Formats: sequence, structure tokens, C-alpha cells
Amino acid sequence: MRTTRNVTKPKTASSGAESAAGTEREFATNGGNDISLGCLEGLLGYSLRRAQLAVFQDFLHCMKDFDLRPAQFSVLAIIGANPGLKQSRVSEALGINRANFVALLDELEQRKLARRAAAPGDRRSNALYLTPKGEVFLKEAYQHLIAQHERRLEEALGSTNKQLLLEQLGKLAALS
Amino acid sequence: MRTTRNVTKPKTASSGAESAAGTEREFATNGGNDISLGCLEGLLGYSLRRAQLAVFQDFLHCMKDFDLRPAQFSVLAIIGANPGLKQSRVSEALGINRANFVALLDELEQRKLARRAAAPGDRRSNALYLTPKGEVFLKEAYQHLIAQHERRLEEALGSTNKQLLLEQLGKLAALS
DNA sequence: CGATTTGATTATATTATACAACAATTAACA
DNA sequence: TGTTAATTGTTGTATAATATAATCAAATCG
Repeated sequence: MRTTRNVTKPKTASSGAESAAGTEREFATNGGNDISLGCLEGLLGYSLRRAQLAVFQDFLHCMKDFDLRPAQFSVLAIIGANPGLKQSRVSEALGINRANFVALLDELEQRKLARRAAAPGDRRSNALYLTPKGEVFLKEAYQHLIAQHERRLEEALGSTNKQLLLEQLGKLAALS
Repeated sequence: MRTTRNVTKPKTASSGAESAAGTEREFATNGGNDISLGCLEGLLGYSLRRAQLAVFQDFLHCMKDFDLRPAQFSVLAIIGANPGLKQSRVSEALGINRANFVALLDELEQRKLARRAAAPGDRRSNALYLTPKGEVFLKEAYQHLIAQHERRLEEALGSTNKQLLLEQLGKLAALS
């Protein structure tokens, strides 16, 4: 609670509040608006994370009308490109825990975008397919992503070769 | 439950399981081991995400002995580079919701790595500082990160210019 | 002074992610 | 062949990250 810490605070409050504001300004290393990133500056992980968040944010904004999150899109994309794949294979390909994949797929199935079918030769498995509606949906979502989202990213990169960037990211992803 | 869906399943199981296995193999686009990424292939967001996850994974592994997560490190780094900064400024600089920042800082304070101090001139604010222990801790963690984690990433990138990659990521992060 | 804003906090909800356990099924093998 | 081991989808549960609303104290401003 705030109250807990406030017990010790008023000691500074009653006496030297204004004077402290004057004197300590010289000592306080940062009273201004310039914030240094310190050692974060050169760390790839930090830049990577901030970039990923910004890109996902843009993705979400772009897919607002489709009500589609990145993970959902990735599932549709994999199923669309590899119809009949077993459930575990899809989750594995995306690095998604197969336990977590269940609810993800459940929602896509409820929205009639994907379906679980009996896998030939293995009654444990589900073979995954897009529904006709799902195929259309994926195609339209992808088109919109390319036209809006991806185009915006390429614009931001400017003259940078996007393909080169993808290769660099691929090298990093290969670490895991 | 599994049982729920199994009610409808045996229809395929009892009769045409093996025959379906024969006929559908010709239609099933993917019975093999090669999984296509489909439209994910060229999407920056996807590669970005996979790379970020791999890098964070490596970070966690590297910081195992320090028991430090990326977000925690980033907080220590910002405070270390900008002692006396107000709490809201630190969270803002890192793009962390100030409500979520409370617990994050609480833990660092409990571990005696950072401390909330009275902010001169504003009794609402907390001025954040590293403790002496926190300074040593950050320095050692950073050194270890550079020597192990970051070195590994640079190795993975090969001849690629890391600085160039950082710039590209910066352009993407600037979108938000 | 009163109204509004700001800073830190709590409570709460959602999403992502991880792991353990389980039942049904299949594979391995002695 | 029959018992054991491994796989598949699932549930339950736990943790971390993130978002929002509400609260309270303190500062600011008209």
C-alpha cells in the first residue's frame, strides 16, 4: 500500500522540500528529459524486442477488422500451406506448445476458419484443414497485410534490403 | 474432453480408416516432413518474433545464475545509466505500463538491487537508484552478457554488421 | 481556493507460455 | 503375442507480460 511507505516519507516533506529542489538539482544526474539507454544501447535483444513489439502493434492495428492476432494468422498460414498436417506438427512448426495450441485451434474452429479432421491411419491424430471460408479469409487477410502492414514496414526500412534483414533474423532464430 | 469429440469419431474409425488412408494419401498435400511456411515466409513480423524469442531464450540461459529476466535487466540498466530518475520516467522509457512497473521494481528492491528514494521537490514521486550491490550486480551481469550472450549472437550473425542490424531494428521500433 | 492533472499504487482481466497429468492409441520388443 | 513404452490431443494449473479502471496523495493551474 501507499500508506505503508508514506510513514517514512514526511521526514523529507516538512523541512527541506523546496530547498532540496534547488540544491539537489545540481547533483541529480537526471532531472532533464534526456534518458540514456546505458548498456541497453548495443544489446541486440533489446532492439529486437522493441522492434517486434512495434511491428506486432502495427499488425494488430492492421488486422483489427479481421479480428486476428499474429499467432492466429500464423496457424492459418501454416495450415493453408500444408493442408492435412497433424496438429502436433503445426504447433511444432510454429514453436507453440501443443497444450497451448488446443485453445488456439479451438477458436479458429469455432469461427469456422479451420477444421480438425480424422487423420488417415492414426486415430489419435487430427489432420488440420482450412474451411473454404478459412481459405478466403486467409487470402484476404494476407492481401491486406501485404498492402498495408508490410508495405508500411518496408517504407520504414527505407532503402534497406528487407530480404537481407530477414536473413539476419533467420540466423538469430536458428539459435534456439 | 477427449471423450466429447470421440463420440463422432468412430464413424470414420470402424469403417473406412485403412481405405481412407490409402486414397487420401494422394490428396493430402502433406504427409511428409517438409513443412512450408506459406505466406509467413516473407513477413517481417514472423521472423522478428522467432528471432526475438530465440535471443531472449539465450539471454535467460545466460542469466540463469543471476536469476535475471530481460525486463529486469533493462530496468537496472536504465536506472544505472540515469540515477535519480522518477519511476514513471523509467517505465515510460522502457515502454512498460507504469502500473505493471510497480511489481517489477518491488522485486528489484526486495533483492536490494534498486531502491526508491524520496524525490526532491515532489513528494509523490520516487527517485530511483541502484544500491551499491545493484551497481556491482549490473556490471557483472552486463559483462557476462557481453562475453557470452552477445558474443554468441554476433557469431551467429557472422560477417553481418551488427550495427547495421541495430539501425534497421531501430527504424522498425520507431513505428510505434 | 477549487478543479484538474500527475505519480504511484491496487485490483483485475487477457494473453502467452510452461509443465504435469491423463486417456486413447500406436509402436516397440522380448 | 502380450506387455511395455512412446505419441497425440487434451485438461488443469501456474507464471509472466500486458492492458485498463479506480484509488489516493500530492502538485499545478486558473
